Amino acid sequence: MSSGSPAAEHVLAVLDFLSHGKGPVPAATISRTLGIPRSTTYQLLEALSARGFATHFPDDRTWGLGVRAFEIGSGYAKQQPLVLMSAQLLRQLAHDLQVGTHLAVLHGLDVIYLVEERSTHGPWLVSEVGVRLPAHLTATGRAILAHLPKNQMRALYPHGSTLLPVRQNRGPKSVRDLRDLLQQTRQRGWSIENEEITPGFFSVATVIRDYTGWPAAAIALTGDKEKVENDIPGLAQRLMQVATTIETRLGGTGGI
Amino acid sequence: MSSGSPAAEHVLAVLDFLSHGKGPVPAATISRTLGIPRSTTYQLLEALSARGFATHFPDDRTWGLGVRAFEIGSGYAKQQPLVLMSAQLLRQLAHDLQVGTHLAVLHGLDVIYLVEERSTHGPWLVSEVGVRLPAHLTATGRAILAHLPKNQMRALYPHGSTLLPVRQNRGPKSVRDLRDLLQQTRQRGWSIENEEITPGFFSVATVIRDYTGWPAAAIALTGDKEKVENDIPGLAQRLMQVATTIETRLGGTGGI
DNA sequence: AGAATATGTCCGGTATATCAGACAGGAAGT
DNA sequence: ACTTCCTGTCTGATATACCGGACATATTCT
Repeated sequence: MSSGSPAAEHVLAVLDFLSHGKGPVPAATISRTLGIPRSTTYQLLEALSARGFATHFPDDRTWGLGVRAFEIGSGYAKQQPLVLMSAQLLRQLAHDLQVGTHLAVLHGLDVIYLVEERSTHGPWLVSEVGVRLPAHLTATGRAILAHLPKNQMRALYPHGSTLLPVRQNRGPKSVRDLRDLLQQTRQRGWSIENEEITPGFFSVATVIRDYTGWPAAAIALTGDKEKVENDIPGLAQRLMQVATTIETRLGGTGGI
Repeated sequence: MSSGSPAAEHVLAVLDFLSHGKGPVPAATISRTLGIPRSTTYQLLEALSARGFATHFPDDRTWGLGVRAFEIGSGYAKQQPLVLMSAQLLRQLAHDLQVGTHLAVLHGLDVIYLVEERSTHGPWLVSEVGVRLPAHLTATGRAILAHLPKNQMRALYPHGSTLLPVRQNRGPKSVRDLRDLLQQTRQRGWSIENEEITPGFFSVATVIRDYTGWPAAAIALTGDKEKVENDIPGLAQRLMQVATTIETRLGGTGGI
């Protein structure tokens, strides 16, 4: 659906494109990839760089993201009480249990990680902030999907027989498999992800509901498989305690 | 200077505006504040929300930032080798010394914090990521300004007698005062900020140069004044070691 | 050294996007 | 219940922005 302002759409497309790449690119690459005429592309880059959203590198004759993009992202995080509140509690939990912890929200069929707290000396995790992964393959995604209303689930995954993309050749292969998995998640009150994203790692997650009861986010802890499997219910319990604390502070219903 | 694409400028203005607020606002507020006609404002909001940069809250009849704004910010951080590399080292330093650490870059007359690592149980610091503060009042800003070429300094602060904004009624009051302060910073190799931003806190910072020798960023540690003042040279030494490690890994000149 | 290619800027014709205003519906105030 | 105000959508006239192409300069290739 067109907004009726193609220049606005194009400039956002350029911003999007610059943020997904590995770094600065020539203007011709932007023009060609996005199908925007050359002179128009320069106008859009001028608008972006005037506000610091893009930066020109004359030496390399390339254009890259500007630091204002970073400020926009931080502005978003700052406006989310959920993010601010969770970060502190998740850092404490990461330290106490010596695991990684994170918070993610659903966006389409993906989750996006908004908070990530590693334990000191902890390994790099794929759930770095800003990363997006298929919801059905992640513990956080499953925790959220499990508590979506049926109509929402149907809108996201219309046909039971539809095959789902997998990684490490693990994970639910069809929407029907996913539904079964989510049924188990609802019964337990927490979800797991067993080496379906990264070999050797195991995650436990639980949902965070907002004040309307909507599954707004999920928090998870991730650790070495051998260590986490020793006490999954215990870890899940700690996680749900943190989730309840977050919901209470946010004025959530806590699962009503 | 106009880019020749007012719609592009306006949509970026809306994005900027949404990111600086405390949260979602009515469309009329956006229209009035930015001086954009109502129907045009709805078109721009449609373009923003189509890509997830803005979110509509029908219940409150307001518009707020979307999670894609967060992704853009993370995209920026991910593309900066300096950010990725520094975060790990600063986290280690924060843990070892039980202080807060951070990294900032210069943007105009301000610094923007790109990395912040607190010690476990450490207090909330004003240098949260995304925050911007006047460069002349911060340890990181002073560390960067001290190593800018003379013409750059003159461009930023043209007249020696110009008064500078202060906080806590401390800090250099004129550009001339600032120059003296920066001279001391150059001589020592590190800068300090003594309760000029937050009462009770003391910061030490040192510059990070890129491969051309340009002062690209600065790293700092911040702690309780009484604790830090015990061993400023020792802490500064540790900080400069970290800075050298970062520069070496980035292929910097290390202060040539 | 010369040719080819790419970048960045500029210009003007024409297709079209902007925007004032109308309208419908919802929320707030009386 | 009624009135007022606000939000969100829609329409069409006209001012203007988009974009093809030209040009200058820089970089890369032969």
